[in-house]
Amino acid sequence: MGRKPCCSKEDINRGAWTAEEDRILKAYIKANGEGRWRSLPKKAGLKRCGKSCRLRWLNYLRPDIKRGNITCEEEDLIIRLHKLLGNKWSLIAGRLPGRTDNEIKNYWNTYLKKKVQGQHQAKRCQPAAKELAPELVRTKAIRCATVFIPPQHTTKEPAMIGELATEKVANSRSNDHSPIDPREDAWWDVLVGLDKSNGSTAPGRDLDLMRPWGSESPCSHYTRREMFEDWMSDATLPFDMELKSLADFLNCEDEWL
DNA sequence: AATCCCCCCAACCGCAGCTCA
DNA sequence: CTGAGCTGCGGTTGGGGGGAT
Repeated sequence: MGRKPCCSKEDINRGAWTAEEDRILKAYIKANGEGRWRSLPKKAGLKRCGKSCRLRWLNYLRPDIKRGNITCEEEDLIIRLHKLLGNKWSLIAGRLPGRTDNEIKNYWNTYLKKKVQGQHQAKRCQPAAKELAPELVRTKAIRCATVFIPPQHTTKEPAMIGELATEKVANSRSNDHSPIDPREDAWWDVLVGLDKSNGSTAPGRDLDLMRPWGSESPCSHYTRREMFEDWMSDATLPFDMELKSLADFLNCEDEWL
């Protein structure tokens, strides 16, 4: 048995798209909207398979697409996101408005991979991560909350978030004998507390966030990655966040790696 | 000018996950 | 519950542009 191929190989144009094919596809999608890719070629009168149409539209014809000229900020963000997420190109692209997963993948494979590998050797010589001062914990808590917590959940003002973080640090220092750094613990504690502060008691995303921690410390980088990925893939998050805000958060990550 | 070679990137392919009957 | 169909994702390929010889 096996699956039917996505389209018959006969009577199908392959390879580079012509200007006329582009025009037909654009006109069809303008009139009928995206989706239903399988039936689109027949309806539009294109001798292409649906997959090919989808790819052409998403990677090339979409009106909001930026092409080429990847800025230093974007490049930096790609490197940092790749460090956290690996080859999750669609997730990475989702955080770079106007960029496609294909473009980022190509950019990484042809240029950034080599660049990062070059940096890798230099990084070994860097000193160990410096300790975080309480004031920095406070700043990070505010930044992180600003970037990652959806507006409807931010029931506390940024200044209040900072106070909470400072307080948590002070409390944890007085009776801490664990090998876990209490300041980072406090930082996450504040963030999780904030996320839960929307008053909902129903099992939801904030409980899901807690689940992988179990008895482990929230300081675990693996856990933080899981959490980060969860935030990243959450469709309710605003996509127009400033690159700088995200870069700031990722800088926090860097200091602990 | 002609040929070779390398590299970029658009496009393809196979698979996984989701939806729905 | 199951399987077919569809969509989206990530890995890979190969055409073509451009630099080197």
